[in-house]
Amino acid sequence: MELRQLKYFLKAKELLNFTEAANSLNISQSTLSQQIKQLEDELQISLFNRIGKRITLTEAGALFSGFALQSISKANEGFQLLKDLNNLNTGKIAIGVTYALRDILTQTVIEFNTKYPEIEFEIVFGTSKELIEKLNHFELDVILTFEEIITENHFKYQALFTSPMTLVTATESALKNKKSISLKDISKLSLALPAKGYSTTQFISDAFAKSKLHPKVAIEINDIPTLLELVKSGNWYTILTQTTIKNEKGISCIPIEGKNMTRTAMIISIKEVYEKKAVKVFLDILKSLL
Amino acid sequence: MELRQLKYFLKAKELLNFTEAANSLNISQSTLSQQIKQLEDELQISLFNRIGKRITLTEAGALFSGFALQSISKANEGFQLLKDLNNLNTGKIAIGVTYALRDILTQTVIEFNTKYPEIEFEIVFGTSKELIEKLNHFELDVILTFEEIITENHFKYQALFTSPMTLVTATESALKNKKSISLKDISKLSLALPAKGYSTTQFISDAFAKSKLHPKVAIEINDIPTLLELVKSGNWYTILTQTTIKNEKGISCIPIEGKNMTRTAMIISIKEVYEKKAVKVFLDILKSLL
DNA sequence: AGCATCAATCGATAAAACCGATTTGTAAAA
DNA sequence: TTTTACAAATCGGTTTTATCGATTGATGCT
Repeated sequence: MELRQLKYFLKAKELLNFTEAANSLNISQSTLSQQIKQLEDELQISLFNRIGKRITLTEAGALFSGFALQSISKANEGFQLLKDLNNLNTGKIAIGVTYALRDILTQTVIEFNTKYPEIEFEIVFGTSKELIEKLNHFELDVILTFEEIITENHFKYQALFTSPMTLVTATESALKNKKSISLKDISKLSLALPAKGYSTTQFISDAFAKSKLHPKVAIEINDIPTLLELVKSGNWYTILTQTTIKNEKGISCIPIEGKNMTRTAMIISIKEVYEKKAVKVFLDILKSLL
Repeated sequence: MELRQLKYFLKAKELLNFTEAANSLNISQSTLSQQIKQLEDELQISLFNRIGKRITLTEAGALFSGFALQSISKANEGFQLLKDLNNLNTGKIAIGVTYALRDILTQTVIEFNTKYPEIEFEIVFGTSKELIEKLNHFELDVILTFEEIITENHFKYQALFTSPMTLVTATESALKNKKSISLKDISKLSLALPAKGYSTTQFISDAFAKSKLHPKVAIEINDIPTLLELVKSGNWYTILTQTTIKNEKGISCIPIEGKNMTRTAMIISIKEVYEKKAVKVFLDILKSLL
C-alpha cells in the first residue's frame, strides 16, 4: 500500500471509469488496472465490482476510501506545513464564500495580494451547502458564510460581524420613506428570492413559518447579481442581509422588524486540519478590515 | 512521497540512528540513507541535522513527523476496517491495563478467546502514564484504568464501575476487626505503596495532602504482586482499590473513611480512530461481565 | 450482426528501490 | 597528535517493479 496507489484508487472511485481516471492521472489504463489490482490483492478484498465492462464501488471500497483520503490529506498537510515554514512565497489559498460577503472578501484579497503577490487564490462562490460540501472534501481551506442552524462538531467557527436582514427595494419605490417594515407587510409584496440552498432563503422561510405567514415568492434565482437587477426594475422585492448590497447602486434597503432579524458572518474551517500560514495571515487581514 | 518513505522516516526519527533503523526495517543502511534524502529533496527541507556522525531531528522533521504518523495510521485503519469487514477470524487486540483491573481483564480474555480463538492479544500492564503514552502512539487499541484527574479531549472515556479505596492488611492483623479506618489513623502506619506513576499512588498522595497529613511511606515498589507479598508478611500496610485484591488470599481490606474515597474504572480509547470490530466485541463482553 | 467501449492481460522497457563495498567525516581512544 | 572506531554518504551494479503499447475478451449499443 503506497500513497500513489491510494491516489489512483480515489481518482478511479471519483470517475468510476478506469480509462478516464488513467487519463486524468497521466498514466496508462493498463497501469491503473494493475495498480488497483495490486492494492486489492494486498487488502485481500475487492474495491470495485466489475459488472461487465463497467465498474462500481464495493462496500469495502466505499468504507476504505475515507481512510485513503485521510491518509493522503495528512501527508499533504505535512508537506504544506513545511512549505509554510519557509516563507509565504509559495502556496495557494482556496476560499469559499457566499455572495453576501463578496465585498469584505474583495477588499481582503486586494490587500493580501499587495503584501504577498506570490500566493495564488482559488475563490469559489456558492451556496452554504455547496461550500460546506467542498470544505469537507478538503477542496477549500476555509469558507466565509453566515451562521448555520446546524453546527458540525469537526468545524471551527469564528464570528465576524452581524448584519440586519433587510427588505431590498428599487431606490425609487413606494416604500422608500419607510424606516422599517414588518414580515406581515412583506408577505403582501411580490418577492424574488435566492434559490434554495442559500442560507438566506432558509432563514427567511423559517422566519415566515414561525410567524405563520406565507411570502409571495414570484421568482427563485441562483445568481445574486441578476436578482439585484430584477429588484432594480421595481417589479419585485427581495430579502437580503444589509452587507450583501453594500456599495450597490439603484437599490435601497429597509430593516425588517422583529428580534433575531440579524445574521452573523462566520469563518468556518475544519478543526483538526493544519491551518496554512497564508490562510492565517489572510484571515488576520480580513478581521483587521472589519 | 510514499508511505514506505514515511515509515522509514519515522523509524529513523525514533532511533535517531540510520544504521539501527535500517536493521530494524530490514533494509540496508545505504537504502535508508537514500530514501530519506529523496524524501528531503521532495519536501525541499532537511528532516535531520547531520552533526558529525550523529543525527538529530530538525524543527521541520519534528513538525512533519506528526503528519507522517497520521498518514500511515489512517492507511492502517482503513486496512484494519477491511479485515474486520470479513470476519473476526484475524486480527489482534492490544490492551493496556493497570494491575488493579487484572481480574476483570482475565475473565474477559478467557471468554473472548473461547468465542474467537483466532484473535491475538497483546496485553500490557503498566502505570496509567505509561499506558496513555502508548495509546497516544497508536501502540494500544484501548486501555483499562482508573479515572484520571486530567482528561484529554481526544480521548473517549467509558465508566465501568466504582470501587472503594481500602487499607490492605495481612489477614491476621491487629486491625482485622475494624469496619473502617480514617486517613489520620493510616498516617500512623508503615506503608508500602505502588511506585509513582501509578494513578493510585497519585490519588493517595493527593488525598493525604488535602487532609494535611503525611503518610509514612516505607517502601515504593513498581510490582503489585510483590507489594502484596510484603503486605502478607504483616510488616507493612498498603492502600489499593478493593477491586485490586479481589480473589487474593492472605490479605484483607478495610474501607477508608471520607467521601470521594472511591475510584472509577474506565475504558479509554482515542476518539477519532476507527475502533476495530474485535475491540468492540471484547468491550461488550467485558461490560456484560460486570 | 457489427461496432464501439472498456477492463484485463501480455511482453517489453524504463525507472526505482535496493544492496555491498567504499569513502568521508567525526568523535572518542590511545 | 595519531589512531581507532563508528556512522552517514556515495558509488556502481543488480533486482524489482511501475509503466507502457498492443492485444484480448467481454459487454452494451446501434
